[in-house]
Amino acid sequence: MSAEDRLALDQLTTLRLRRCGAREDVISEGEVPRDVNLILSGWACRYKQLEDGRRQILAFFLPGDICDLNVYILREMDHSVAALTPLVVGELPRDALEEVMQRHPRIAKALWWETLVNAATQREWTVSLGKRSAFERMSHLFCELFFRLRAIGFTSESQCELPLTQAELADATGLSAVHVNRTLQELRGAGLIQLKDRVLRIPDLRALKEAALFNPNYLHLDHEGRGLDANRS
Amino acid sequence: MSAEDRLALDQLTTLRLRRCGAREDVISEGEVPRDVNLILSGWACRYKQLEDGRRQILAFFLPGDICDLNVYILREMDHSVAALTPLVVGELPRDALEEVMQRHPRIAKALWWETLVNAATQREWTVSLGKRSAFERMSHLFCELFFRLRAIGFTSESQCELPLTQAELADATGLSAVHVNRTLQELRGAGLIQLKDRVLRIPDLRALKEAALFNPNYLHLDHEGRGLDANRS
DNA sequence: CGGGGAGTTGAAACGCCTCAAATGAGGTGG
DNA sequence: CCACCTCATTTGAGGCGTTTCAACTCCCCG
Repeated sequence: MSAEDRLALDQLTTLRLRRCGAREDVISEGEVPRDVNLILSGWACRYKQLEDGRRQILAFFLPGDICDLNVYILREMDHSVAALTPLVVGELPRDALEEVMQRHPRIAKALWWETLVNAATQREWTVSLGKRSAFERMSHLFCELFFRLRAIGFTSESQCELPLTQAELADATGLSAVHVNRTLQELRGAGLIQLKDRVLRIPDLRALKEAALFNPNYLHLDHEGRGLDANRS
Repeated sequence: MSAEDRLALDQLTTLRLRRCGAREDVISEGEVPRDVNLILSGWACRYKQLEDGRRQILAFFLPGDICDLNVYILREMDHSVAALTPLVVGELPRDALEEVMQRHPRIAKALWWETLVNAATQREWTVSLGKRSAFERMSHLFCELFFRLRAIGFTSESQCELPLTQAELADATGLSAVHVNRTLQELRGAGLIQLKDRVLRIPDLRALKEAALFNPNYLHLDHEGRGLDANRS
């Protein structure tokens, strides 16, 4: 990316900042989005809730992730985004964003790359919920998060932060909190992970990948579109 | 959409046609896509297969649907698309498509709308697999297909074609074929559907929606971006 | 007339859920 | 500094939804 591209991005992201407390909605289903939200620090999630209260987490957002580029084309949010930890969010005015995309094709392409990877990740989650066992599903989630965190420099050695409660893991994997707990014990027992005090350690990533049937191709990490995150620009 | 827009579209879609037999791959995981595929007639599906053979259907494509606008940005397919019935596919050269999108903002917007609705649908499937029971899940799928078919004029009264085997329904809903069979019987028993000889009848759509906890908002059918399908242009 | 795929049925097993209660780890006010 | 709250995690026991395996029927097609 050219220096000029970066400058354009920086100008965009420094415009408006917003802070959210943990568990607070960044944007809620039914709202008409005015801006595009860029996570600058903290973890967030996309979720949907059924009328009777059942909640499904659909995606995790890490620093540098954009929630719903261009959803405003759909007029109205069909899901919600919530903070999992305290959050700093950059609000990108959509007009300014569109202008930047027009003037800087490389940025535009990187943003589309992000949107498409989001979609690919959603597909992989569908596969997990449809075809993977609880054990494989949790392994797969840990693999995915570890790969994504590593790509933005948020891992050290074989470990990373994991600021999620078991209830949140349950909502993401479609399991009950109780069964998440037991599955975590199985994973620990198998020596595949250590998880304590919000820190995840993966002693043997290869083994965990095999257990999860994890193929990182859907993250498309090997592509030029990568690296548009807040921490690199 | 202006007459000029339509003309541009027609020129695009009439360029190259391709026929696929049922069960044939339109494009396979790992391939580098050269064109964007537009379904002109027949049903197709997007699917992923795990190393050990388990297969998950991720989406159904109906006439007028575009498979993976812009996935070429990701270089390589991370999933496959297969014909469920004999298929006629329009192959849109990606350069021509990009040019059209640049020159016809309204078409561009409609195409983005399609991409975003795809993503929203994938999210809803994730919710189904994560949180809905077999009974609700099948109901939901039938609601979705019926709404989509109605939007493209492929329903009459309260019925539509449903050229899917129970095994395919199983792969889509994350259930076993046996359980799909039993669930269909339950649905029939509850008077929610009739399904015979590839024809689905929904005597009381309202009731089916309630059983499915179906909220059509994620299809965003009430929007101007709609109606770019092959049958209307 | 034979073969194969789609649909159907039964019985047993298993994975995961629900309910309920106990333990542990902060955080606050007295 | 302790009592007490709340929230996250853990454990046990029983039940249900769904899977698996196997067999059988039906129908279309060769």
